[in-house]
Amino acid sequence: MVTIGDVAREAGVSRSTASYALSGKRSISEPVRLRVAEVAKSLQYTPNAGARSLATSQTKVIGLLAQFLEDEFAPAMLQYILGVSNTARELGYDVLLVTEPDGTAALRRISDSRMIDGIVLLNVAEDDARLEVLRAAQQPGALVGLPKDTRGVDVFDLDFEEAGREMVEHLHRLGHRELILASQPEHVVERGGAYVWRLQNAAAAAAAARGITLHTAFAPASQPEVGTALHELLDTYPDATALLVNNEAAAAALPSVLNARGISSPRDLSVLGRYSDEFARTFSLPFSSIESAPDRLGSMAVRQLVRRIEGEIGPGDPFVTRFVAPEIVDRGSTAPPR
Amino acid sequence: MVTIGDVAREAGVSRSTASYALSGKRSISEPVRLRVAEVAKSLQYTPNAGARSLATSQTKVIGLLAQFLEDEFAPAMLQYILGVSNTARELGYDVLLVTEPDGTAALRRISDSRMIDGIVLLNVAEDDARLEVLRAAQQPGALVGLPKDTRGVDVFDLDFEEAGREMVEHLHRLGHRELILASQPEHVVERGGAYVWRLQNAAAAAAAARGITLHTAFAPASQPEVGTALHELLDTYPDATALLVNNEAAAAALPSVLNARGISSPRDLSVLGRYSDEFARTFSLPFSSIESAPDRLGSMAVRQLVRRIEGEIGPGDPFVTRFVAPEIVDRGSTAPPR
DNA sequence: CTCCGGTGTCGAACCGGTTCGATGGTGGTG
DNA sequence: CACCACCATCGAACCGGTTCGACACCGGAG
Repeated sequence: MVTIGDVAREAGVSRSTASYALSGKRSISEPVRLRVAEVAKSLQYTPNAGARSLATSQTKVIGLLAQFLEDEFAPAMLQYILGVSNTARELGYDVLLVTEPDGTAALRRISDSRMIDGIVLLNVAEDDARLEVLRAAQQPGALVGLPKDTRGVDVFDLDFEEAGREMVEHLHRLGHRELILASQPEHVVERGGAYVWRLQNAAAAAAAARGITLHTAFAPASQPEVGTALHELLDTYPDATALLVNNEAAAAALPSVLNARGISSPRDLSVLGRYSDEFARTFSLPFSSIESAPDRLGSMAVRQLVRRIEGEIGPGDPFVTRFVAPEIVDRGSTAPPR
Repeated sequence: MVTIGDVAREAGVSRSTASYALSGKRSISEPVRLRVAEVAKSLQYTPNAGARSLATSQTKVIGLLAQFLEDEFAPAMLQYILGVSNTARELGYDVLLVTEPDGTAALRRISDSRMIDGIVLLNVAEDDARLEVLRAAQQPGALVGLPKDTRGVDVFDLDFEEAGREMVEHLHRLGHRELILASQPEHVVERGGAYVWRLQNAAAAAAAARGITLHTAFAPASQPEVGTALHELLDTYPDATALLVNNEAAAAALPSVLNARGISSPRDLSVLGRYSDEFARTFSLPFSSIESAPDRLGSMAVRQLVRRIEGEIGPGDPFVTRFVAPEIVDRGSTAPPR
């Protein structure tokens, strides 16, 4: 293992000079600087991360807490993770991925032991137990998902209320007067996934304001139950002309459901989902959807987190809660009703 | 931040005694041991990871290199990651997830800087550039995926050859005499995904040995092209009575393809895939399949890696290449031909 | 009563970086 | 020619753990 001492000796300078030459934190004569750099390169010197973190109290690592909960659609999670990971690397940080079920214990462990400079929480619930631990931690935190209490953390989420409104208004403009909204399972809501309500309530309010009918239902997140549930919904409300889907599993199951019923979109039924474009492409979902922008949200969270870590904004600066505006990606599955 | 010095002072002992009391590496009188433990707890002492790694040359972190390549089915990757992450935690390790495209640079970075004790490589290609770096690294490495040259690393993979044989033999036993095998895109093979060939060649050999016909084809990994390709395959070989699918995207697209053709499995066509049970459940795939066991493979790789890290087996002990035996999960999609 | 061995504790050194204060040498100015 | 300022460099201390060798104290054996 080659240390900065080896580099210094080889270059004929002191350790401190070698350090300054490499970091540029003090002025060093050009010839010395070049020689040190050259030696460092030829010896393949790489600073020891542990030693550096001990000396600087910086690890250049971000903790990423992802929960894989029952009834949550796992493949969607991957896109948030990639958004975080790729942006972190771009900003010079590595990512410590923690998936253990007990998020509070995990958070305490990596925070107290100073393994990380900051923390990103995915899958944040309305009343998330991890938040208390996060607020007590020394490191700043950023969330993807909106909790009830946003004090002390930066928050990023899709604007689910605007999404709900937008979905209803879009179909209303096309002339639809009776809609169905298939949400995540009630289980998800009970666990604190308030985004389900946020979208649903806003959609209901928008429908009421326009005097149109919106039937809402929780649909299972697992196959094949969700297919059955969709069939039942369509049977129950035969006059509905459009289906809103806030449930990835339901969206994935929908093509075969429509097929089985011998109907097609948008001819017989307008369909509007809420998922990412990546998701749509992977599973060939031909439905227009509100873009859930997981990569963008993960990326935003990391950028803000790094700004706090690096002191560009301090603990004095106000914490932000920023919503990504929903945008409809048109895949041609909505049209005026027959 | 509370250090071991604080604990020692509070307990009225020296730093070294406090350290020994907590680690148990030397005999310490019971009362002192208890007092130190108590103080540590009341002060919420947690060792500084950087300092500890500097002193012990151990980080208790495993590096996980995952590549997200074009034409590779991303959701499948998540299951390997979870297998690694969960097992690592179980064994007391955290996971540094690296997704950057340039795997060799990433590997060098985290290895040389001593951020990690060992390395797991996912998505290993026949001739993987990362292997050279890994062999030169100080830390042991474990692979998921079989490269040409396995020297110096422990390797875990599904036995794709046996899988190919097994698929053909299973259908032969049922009486099928003309089969189609839809593989991953040729692109994946060219990049070094030899597992495609391993399965395909073994399947072809088994078919030849039994004197039955096997049509093979590369199918796209993206939607909706893969659906089109499947239609073409079924059109081209109208007498084939069974379809083997070594391509997740194709498997996901198959239900709507069958639906569109008005045929069902296993009545009109026996179908046998190669993917994980988790995958099947998530996407409601009603097809029997060879279990690809991503969680198990990830878990095995980590266990072996930790054994090497902790010196249970040394660099002298032989490196293993271990194959998981393919097992068919029967979901009722294979039957004798009509 | 002395000597010996073992047990429990302590001080100091070390891991590999960064950073502060001090110092020697240089050039420019009065 | 003396003085000052500044630049480049060095030595030492520090971050927070672990671990080695030394040593004090104790009980038991001779």
